[in-house]
Amino acid sequence: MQAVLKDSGLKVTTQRCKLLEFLIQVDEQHLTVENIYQGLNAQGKSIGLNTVYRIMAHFEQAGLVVRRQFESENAVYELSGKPRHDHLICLTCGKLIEFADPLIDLRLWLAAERYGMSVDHHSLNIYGHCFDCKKKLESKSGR
Amino acid sequence: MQAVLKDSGLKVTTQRCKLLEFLIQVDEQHLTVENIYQGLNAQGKSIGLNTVYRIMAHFEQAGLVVRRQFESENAVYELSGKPRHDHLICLTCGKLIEFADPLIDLRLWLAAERYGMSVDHHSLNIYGHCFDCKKKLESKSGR
DNA sequence: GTCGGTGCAAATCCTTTGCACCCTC
DNA sequence: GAGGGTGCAAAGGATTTGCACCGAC
Repeated sequence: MQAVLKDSGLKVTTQRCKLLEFLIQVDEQHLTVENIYQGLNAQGKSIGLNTVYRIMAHFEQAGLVVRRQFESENAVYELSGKPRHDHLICLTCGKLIEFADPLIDLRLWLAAERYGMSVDHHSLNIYGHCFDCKKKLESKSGR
Repeated sequence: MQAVLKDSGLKVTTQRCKLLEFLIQVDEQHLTVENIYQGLNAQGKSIGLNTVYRIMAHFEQAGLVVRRQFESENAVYELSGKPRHDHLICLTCGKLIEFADPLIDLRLWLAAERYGMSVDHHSLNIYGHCFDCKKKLESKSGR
């Protein structure tokens, strides 16, 4: 744990260890700062909310986590190192599906190149309705 | 002007007319609420900031404008009706380029379909460095 | 011992809301 | 004249910052 932090060029502190441990332990995509804060405190690991904000900012800079922001929702973080992926989001129930399409990635590259741009990263989110919600919507309105 | 509002099912008021006129007049992509507020007041058209927020929310619901949110920046609006497009954003100078790639759109559709999802809309933003900024970066570090 | 990290509280920023008044239909 | 629209000021929520203290190196 400490080694990970050190290797990332981060100072080792109790809070950072706990936080990182927590991220690995819950291994969930898309945790909000509030989630992390609540989660840690629920486990009796007391930590300040602003500290979570600061640590996550550091972690992001160090490349340990990735920060995402969907439409007008709060920022979420996830451990980096998982393969790159994009998101499908259900507008009704909020379900979140991850997918990856190499062909899309390639086209992005080409599009950027066409305008003389290099690609650092991208964000691609598709909003729609999932199978279950579509069915529910239909049965409600379709009578 | 009034006709447009009426057709969109919106009540016609002086503020809404002025605001819509302004949007058409500056015809710029990606205006923040603050931009609009400042712009209108600079033209002597007094309007409340919260009114701009409320009107833009109505305009969005009515489909007159599209709301976008880039990374952790403030929300921006643009008149809808322009062809669908995605964005290339320079991380250095903030330059914004629009592009469209039908093949990408198609792949998005397919990806959604694979998971049983319908597509309502999507947001695709590519972050990188534009030609000019790349050159500047290289000349700075490359010595 | 120094310097960065942490906690608390207060501040900030964007956005929304409550309420009295005004205007459109 | 009724009901939604507007302005002001105040509330709200997420995130950041100031400052004194603490801990890591």
